[in-house]
Amino acid sequence: MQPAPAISRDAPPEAPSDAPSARQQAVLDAVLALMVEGGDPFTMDAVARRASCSKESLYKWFGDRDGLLTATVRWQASRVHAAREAVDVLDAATLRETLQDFAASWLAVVTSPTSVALNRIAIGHAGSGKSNLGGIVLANGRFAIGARVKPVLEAGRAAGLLAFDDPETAFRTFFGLVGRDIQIRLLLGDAIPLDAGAIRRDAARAVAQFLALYGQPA
Amino acid sequence: MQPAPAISRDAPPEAPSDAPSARQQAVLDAVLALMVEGGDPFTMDAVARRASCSKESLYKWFGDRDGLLTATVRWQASRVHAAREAVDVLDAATLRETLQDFAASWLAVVTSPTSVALNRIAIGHAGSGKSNLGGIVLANGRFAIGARVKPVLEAGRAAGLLAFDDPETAFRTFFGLVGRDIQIRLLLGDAIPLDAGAIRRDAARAVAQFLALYGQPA
DNA sequence: GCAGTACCGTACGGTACGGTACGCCTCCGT
DNA sequence: ACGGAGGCGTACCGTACCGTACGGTACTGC
Repeated sequence: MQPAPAISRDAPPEAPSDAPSARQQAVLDAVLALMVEGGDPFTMDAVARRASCSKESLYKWFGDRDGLLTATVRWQASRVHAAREAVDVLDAATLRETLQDFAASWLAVVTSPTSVALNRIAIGHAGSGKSNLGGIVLANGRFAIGARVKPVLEAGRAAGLLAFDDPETAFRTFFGLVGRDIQIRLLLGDAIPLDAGAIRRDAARAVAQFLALYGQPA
Repeated sequence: MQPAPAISRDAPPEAPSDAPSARQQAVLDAVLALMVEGGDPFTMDAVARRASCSKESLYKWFGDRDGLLTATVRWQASRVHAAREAVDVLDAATLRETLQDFAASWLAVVTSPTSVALNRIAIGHAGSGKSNLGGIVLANGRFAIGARVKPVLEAGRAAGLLAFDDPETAFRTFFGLVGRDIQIRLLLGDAIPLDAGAIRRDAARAVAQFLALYGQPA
């Protein structure tokens, strides 16, 4: 394993280049649909057929296969990013609720077939160097949610509701309590039944555990 | 995504068939070395060249490419499985130490280049059905460690040191506290510096947090 | 010595896939 | 009306790789 490039932390990359046109967005949606359906080795022919466009157009628009994959990852990321809500943590109930929202939405994303398929592709690519999809996925997934949660944690600390030294460390604990073994099991093909109710309960449990570890006794 | 097959829980598969001969073990070690070096798309030619054997022998011994991968996963698993130590949790210090050992060895395994490479291959395969490497990896990784830790947790509960309802749930929390975001970041190509000292500290922190959540006040 | 076996090295067939070229259609501006 | 641009469908090329076949070699039992 060659020394992997470090991932740009803290900074969600947010649309570094031109946004795709409507037609190209349709193509990218077709790519995502193909990925989710799985099974296929994800050939350019399949994309062209599915999107009803010619391969030549694919290569004109996205350069090559990696460009198409990169554009797809960015496209999916642009849709997942919710609006960055204002951080106004005043009391314990608001803090808990905010963290539960983050936990639940993160679980929903991570367990979605789209995320699983995309992460699988990115992980497969991470093995053989060239064009780090993995970096993009990390920046828009793990690090993006970290960048959004940490201000909340710091606001909670400022309000005397939480106690921790390093926001990063606190967030990583939060991340572990929320995700546990879910993502690796899904990536490896295990079928975990997880409906909206289970996600809500999991989020509540994770936040309760996190507050038990980092909460300040009023 | 087709309905993924459920993974056989609780039961570590432990050497379902004949053990490979010495020569075959050498081949499997060559496979692991190739995987760790990465970069290559992992061709059968490369394996034959690296192992100084003919492709014909590869096919005679392992059937096909998937058979070779499966044998490699099993081979690695057979080396990782430490002897199942006896469960004798009597006091809080022993419990803490035992859990820290599990956490540290798990972190060491998960962060090893071999594990990363193997998980990448298995995850890539999990996408396209056929021959679930993912199931084998899960059975020998996540579920094997779970099967080994849960008796410890139950012994701790029997000794009045821990309080929980479901051992599985408690273990999953433990798993999350130990692993956090490490595995997904490594799989996606992020370089996390993690030497033996950091692993020891991480293990101690995770166990301290776990005991804070599930420990009984003496 | 000699058949038999196991295996290495290599060459080969078949196929799948990335990437390119070309014909034709549709739409748009003038 | 008409020329051009953009784009779809398809045919095509080169290459990589899985799986097999074949020649050559070392070793074993008789």
